[in-house]
Amino acid sequence: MAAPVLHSDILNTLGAEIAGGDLAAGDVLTLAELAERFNVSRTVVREVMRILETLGMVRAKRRVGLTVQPAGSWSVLDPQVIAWRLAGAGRAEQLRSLTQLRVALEPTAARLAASTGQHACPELVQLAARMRQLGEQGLGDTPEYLAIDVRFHTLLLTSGGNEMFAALAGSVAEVLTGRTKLGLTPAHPAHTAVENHEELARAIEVGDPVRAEAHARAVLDTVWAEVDYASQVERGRSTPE
Amino acid sequence: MAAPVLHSDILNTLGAEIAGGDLAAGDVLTLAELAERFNVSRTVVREVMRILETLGMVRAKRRVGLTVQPAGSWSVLDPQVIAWRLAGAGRAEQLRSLTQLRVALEPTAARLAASTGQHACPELVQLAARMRQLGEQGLGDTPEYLAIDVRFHTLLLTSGGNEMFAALAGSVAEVLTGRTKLGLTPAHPAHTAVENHEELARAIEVGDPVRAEAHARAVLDTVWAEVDYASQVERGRSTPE
DNA sequence: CCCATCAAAAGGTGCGATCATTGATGAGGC
DNA sequence: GCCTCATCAATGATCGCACCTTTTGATGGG
Repeated sequence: MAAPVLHSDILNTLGAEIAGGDLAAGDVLTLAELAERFNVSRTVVREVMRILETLGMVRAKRRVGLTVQPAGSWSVLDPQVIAWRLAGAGRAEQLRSLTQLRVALEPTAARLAASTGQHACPELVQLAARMRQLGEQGLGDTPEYLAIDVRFHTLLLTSGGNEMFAALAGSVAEVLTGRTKLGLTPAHPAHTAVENHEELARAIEVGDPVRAEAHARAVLDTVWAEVDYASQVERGRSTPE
Repeated sequence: MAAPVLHSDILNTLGAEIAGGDLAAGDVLTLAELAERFNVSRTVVREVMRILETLGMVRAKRRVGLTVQPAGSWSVLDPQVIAWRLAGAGRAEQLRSLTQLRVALEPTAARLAASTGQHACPELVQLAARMRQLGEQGLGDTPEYLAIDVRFHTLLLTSGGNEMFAALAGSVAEVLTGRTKLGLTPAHPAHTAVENHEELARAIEVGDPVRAEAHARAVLDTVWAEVDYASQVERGRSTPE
């Protein structure tokens, strides 16, 4: 419209529209059309579409235009795509997918972190202790607790030395934040959860991969149960169709 | 040089050079320089660089140029980046990272696949049976066995209904192929491995998440041991530094 | 001697025109 | 009546140019 906006604005707008379903798979866009819509030259639109094409969200074909691709071909692991989906209509499903991914990753990440030596471990133990303090004071749903939790799990994914795990740390943090925002975090965390965090941190510090993995799995079994329950509720709500 | 090559050629060339280390972090490129090198206009180069920027491999700065970014900021989960790293100098490390990721994912994927119902399961059982046949004939290192193996694990990651797991299926297949190419696959697979594959397929078919996860973990413990051993060997070889 | 300010250079950003490709369409022949 | 092929036009791909932002360094004043 009026504002001759920045390059990334157009990218975010279109990315969000596709991720959010405003533009459905099979819809066809043309450069000229988009250029007019955003009041910019075709070159700008072109670069944006090239990025979206790289992300698998559109496919350029001559004589046809830019076809919006189905979600199946998106680069669903790209942080940008994740962000768009988290912001839009696919939020719930994206949170579930990410949580499942997190459940899968963290035990192995713990194992790795315990194997590679005692790099960032003192901090993990401190964080776990702080979580216990806050939890016992009924502050489990505060921003500070969330920050500690995010830091803990980020460190867990980062310490293993596997860059692919580390790359997902940001998205996992987003999941934790989202869960708190939705009010799913209890003010008084379960005793076992706190203890497993502490044991996990300790196991990594002393370099015990087996125990680290076991306690991480214990932490995430709780998470899995939550998601499982939530999806059952959702299924129960939406199956009448 | 001479050939006014396609857009994607330039992307692949530069991506591979950065991923392979020919262009080290901190190196600075300019549009004019690249345009001359590839005999194309600046516009083309610009679009390529914008994609590489999206992938976190370069960073554009005015007055400076395009600075190659360290591996830490790459989108290491992007299939294209993975392909470039697998093709170049980082191949060994990329294989290890992917294997660790695979070890983390598949048990949870099995759990998911067993939970969501009996969608693609008959084929899994058939594949496992075929693997046993071939294995008993000492054909564990043949292309056919590899194809079955790839199909099995792809199906495993795909059947859970989590698109993020599915997105990694292609890269996991690449790992399996790479392992066979390196001659690491035995002609006579271990009995336990074959049995665990069969049990895994059966558990998914009957919808038993716990057993599916357990057998998947059994399958991958072997894989983990291989990697662990390989990295120890490598460490032993390279630590004299 | 140091700092502030300004100007020039370097390079990313944006534009409109032109090229090449491909899907459609219609005519011709079997 | 249907199939085939040639022509056409729509649209993405590419190009060269002009603009604007940023950085740097040089110069002048304190």
